[in-house]
Amino acid sequence: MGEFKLFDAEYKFLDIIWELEPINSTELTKVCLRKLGWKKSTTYTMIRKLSERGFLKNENATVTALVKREQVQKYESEALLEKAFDNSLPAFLAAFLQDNKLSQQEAEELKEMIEEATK
Amino acid sequence: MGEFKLFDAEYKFLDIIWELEPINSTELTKVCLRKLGWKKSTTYTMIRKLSERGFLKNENATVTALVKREQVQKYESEALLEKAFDNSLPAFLAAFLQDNKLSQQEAEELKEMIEEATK
DNA sequence: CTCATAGGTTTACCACGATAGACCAATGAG
DNA sequence: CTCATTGGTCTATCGTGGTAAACCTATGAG
Repeated sequence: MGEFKLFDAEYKFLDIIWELEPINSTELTKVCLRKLGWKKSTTYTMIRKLSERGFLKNENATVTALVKREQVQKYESEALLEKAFDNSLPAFLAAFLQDNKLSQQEAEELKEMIEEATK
Repeated sequence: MGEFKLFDAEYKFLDIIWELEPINSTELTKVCLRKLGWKKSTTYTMIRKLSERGFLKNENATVTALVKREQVQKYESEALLEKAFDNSLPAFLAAFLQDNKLSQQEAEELKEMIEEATK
């Protein structure tokens, strides 16, 4: 289940890739230098580590993600719910909605989604 | 804003305290040994570090939390939403609800909460 | 008295995530 | 040819979270 566990630096890095993929590796080192302040070798180290773990691939100097952003998002959501909310979505929402108000539009959107997810 | 940031071991520890507080410190070392496999000094190290950061206090060998579970839950929720969902609750829900079905009761509960949070 | 137990503090080790310097082969422009 | 650039690898440092051994004082039971 620790399938999609990402450390902070890895997540920021994948974030860039999801946005720009497919992206040339040299180009990627430049983006990471600008956005994250990383040296070239740091970027290549990240590429290698995430490749080994199956998160992306680097072929012919072209980097592509192998996992979708949505998969990781889902994993992170479930991980938090499990860790802090005893897997209860209502409990999560209760915590999040303290103070945080919703716009009419968001509310509609949310209710629609809930309706949809009810078997 | 990094106010309530907790590392994994710290979180598990606080979890125990939230459940049992107020708790005698020696008693706490025993619980931590049983539930987390920690030696006595590890528990006292945690007590000290979390005291320094204002998460709890240890007075007359009695340990008490100074932050509520709800505060930390709220922080963690917001942190995840910011990190992975561009602060969008609908985006979060969309990710979480892939595959995860809701019971009729949960759905009602959620819709109620959403209604409540709509100004 | 003595000794076990409560209630700690001080100091330190280790794994590992984060980051990068040094080095290298291939290649294409001038 | 030569030399800069691309596209990497290999190895190393460093901070720090996680964990604990060693040590210390106070105290109450026997």
